Amino acid sequence: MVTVHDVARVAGVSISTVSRALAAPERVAAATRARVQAAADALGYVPNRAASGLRAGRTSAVGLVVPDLENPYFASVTKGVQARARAAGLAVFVVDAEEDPHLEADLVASLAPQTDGLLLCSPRQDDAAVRDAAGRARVVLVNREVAGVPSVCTDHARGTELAIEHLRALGHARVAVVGGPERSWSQERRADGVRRAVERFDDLDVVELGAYRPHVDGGYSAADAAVATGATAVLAFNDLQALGLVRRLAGRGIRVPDDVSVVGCDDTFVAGLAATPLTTVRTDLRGMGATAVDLLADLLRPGNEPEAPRVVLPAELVVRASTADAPRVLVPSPAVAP
Amino acid sequence: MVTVHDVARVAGVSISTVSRALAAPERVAAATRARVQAAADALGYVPNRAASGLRAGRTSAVGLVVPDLENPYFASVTKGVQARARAAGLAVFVVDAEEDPHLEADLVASLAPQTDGLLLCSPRQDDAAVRDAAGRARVVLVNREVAGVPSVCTDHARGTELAIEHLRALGHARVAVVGGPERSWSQERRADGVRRAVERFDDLDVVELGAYRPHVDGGYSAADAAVATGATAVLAFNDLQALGLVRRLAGRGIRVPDDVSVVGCDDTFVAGLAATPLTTVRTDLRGMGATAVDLLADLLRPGNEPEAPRVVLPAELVVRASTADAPRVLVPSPAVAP
DNA sequence: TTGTAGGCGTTATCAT
DNA sequence: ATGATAACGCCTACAA
Repeated sequence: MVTVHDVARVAGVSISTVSRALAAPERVAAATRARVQAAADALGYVPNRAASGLRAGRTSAVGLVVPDLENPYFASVTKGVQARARAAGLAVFVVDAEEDPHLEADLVASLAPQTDGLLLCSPRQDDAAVRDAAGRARVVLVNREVAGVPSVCTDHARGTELAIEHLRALGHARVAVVGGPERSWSQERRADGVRRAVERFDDLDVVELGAYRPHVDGGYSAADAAVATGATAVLAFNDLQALGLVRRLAGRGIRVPDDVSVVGCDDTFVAGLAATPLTTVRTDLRGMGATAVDLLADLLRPGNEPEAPRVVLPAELVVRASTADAPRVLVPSPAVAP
Repeated sequence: MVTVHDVARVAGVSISTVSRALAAPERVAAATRARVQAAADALGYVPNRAASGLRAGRTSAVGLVVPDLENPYFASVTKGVQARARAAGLAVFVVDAEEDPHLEADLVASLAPQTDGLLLCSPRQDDAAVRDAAGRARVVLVNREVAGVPSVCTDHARGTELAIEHLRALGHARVAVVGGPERSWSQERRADGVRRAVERFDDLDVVELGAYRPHVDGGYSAADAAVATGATAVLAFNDLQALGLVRRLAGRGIRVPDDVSVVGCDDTFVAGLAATPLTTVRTDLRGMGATAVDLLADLLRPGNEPEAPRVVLPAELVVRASTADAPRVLVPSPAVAP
């Protein structure tokens, strides 16, 4: 390993000059600076981050905690975080909490001391756990809000409203809304959106269905309940759920969008993947990750301790093939097998 | 920040005793150990990794470089890496190289000095670049082989053979194989598999199609060429490509699997997502990531410098709805519009 | 069994 | 403008 000492020896200066020449070039004579630079290049000197971090009391690393890396939602957020962090000179420790709040708490505790700050995607964790995390490290929440903790999230209420508005415009008179995990933050924001839509449109019937897993299987399970409500359109909790819905419907011979329209949420890459691309509520997920890094970087700037900012990113509707005009006749419930 | 000094003061011992009590409990009197432990717990002491790393000359962190985190293939590998690394006490820096070999080289160079080793998913990088990386750090390759560098990969040739065997068993007489990126390692292994299958089955016609992007759009673009060959079955480079194929075929009114069978590759979670779940060649992607960590951890164990091991994981076929008996009649090429 | 002391590589302070 | 030195927190010979 090449150290400042090696560079100093080759350049014929002291280690302090080397350090300065590299960190604050203007405080060193041009000729000296050039010699140091040359020596450093020749030797392939790279500062040891552990050492400078030890000295400076920071690590230049941040931690990102997500519930599931295989969920395309978090994959995109991670991608955004990663790109912006690189630009900001921060390394990113990524950990997958396996959708387990306990594991997540452990990870936060072990990650906190070895990073300058944490980015948390914690849809299920309760407020107390999040506050505890915020007490251990600088924390920025992603798609979650807790009083006093900086956060970036999507305007889910508005997104939900947009989706319902869209379905109403297509002539749907009854819309089923499939719920996500009960205690999840975005589930509650979505409920706000439903409430607002219900208040605005008295010609529209919105039926909320109980909690289903925010994965393909959840949608698969919710499909029958959705159809049984007599709704001609279904709003899923996310894109994966929407795909599960479509699949179960197809299995029952119910066509999307001819018989039933389906709307997803998040516009993850899977929305455009299926044979019938999903109409969905879009959020800039990479942008969300990038913004979270910006917030954290601000917090880390020495002397900065601003009031916990809350950024709310807009939601917009992306119309694709999975929604169409409401059918003239309701889908008949298939006869119960004898 | 709580340091050994704080713990030592509270426990009424010296810092070396604290260090020992925590690292080598058996070398400290039981009573002393208990007092130290109590003090450490009370204060919430956590060793500073920068400091111990500096001292020990290692970081206890590894780097994982992937071309695209949003690609479900790498998402799964990352998940596997992450879980096993946690178990091994290693933190993981994850970086996304955005499918750019130059960026990837930069990332490797900047990651190498701040980690104990690197896990590289570099399908496109040429051998020289990989060897250069291996010169800068301990490296384990994932799904790639380069002489002298430890690696974990899938038996693509066998997987390809299995897929073709399956299609032949269904009565398909002509199979189109869609190529992935030309210079990719797995593309060449797959070509080996095709060669072997061709040798084995003289009643089978295998048509290889040129390079297409290993994404949905690549499959979408390859579909027409595949149909034009008169093949009744298509083997895609990966699951995403297979989904793109299905979608374009559906757009042309060609049904999967009734008219054309489609086989994916990798069994990423998207394979089970579509309305017509994909028959695909399965590899344990998380296991691959986990194995890569094991290999790297072995390499890191002091004194160990084994001959670069190469682990080849088996490929197996998962049959789902996207493959069926060959149709009696070939799909007629739709008449060219006047 | 326990304590003392030195050094890992860097940077900041203080002299020169 | 440059150099000597101390200190960040930890670990470990070595001494007691």
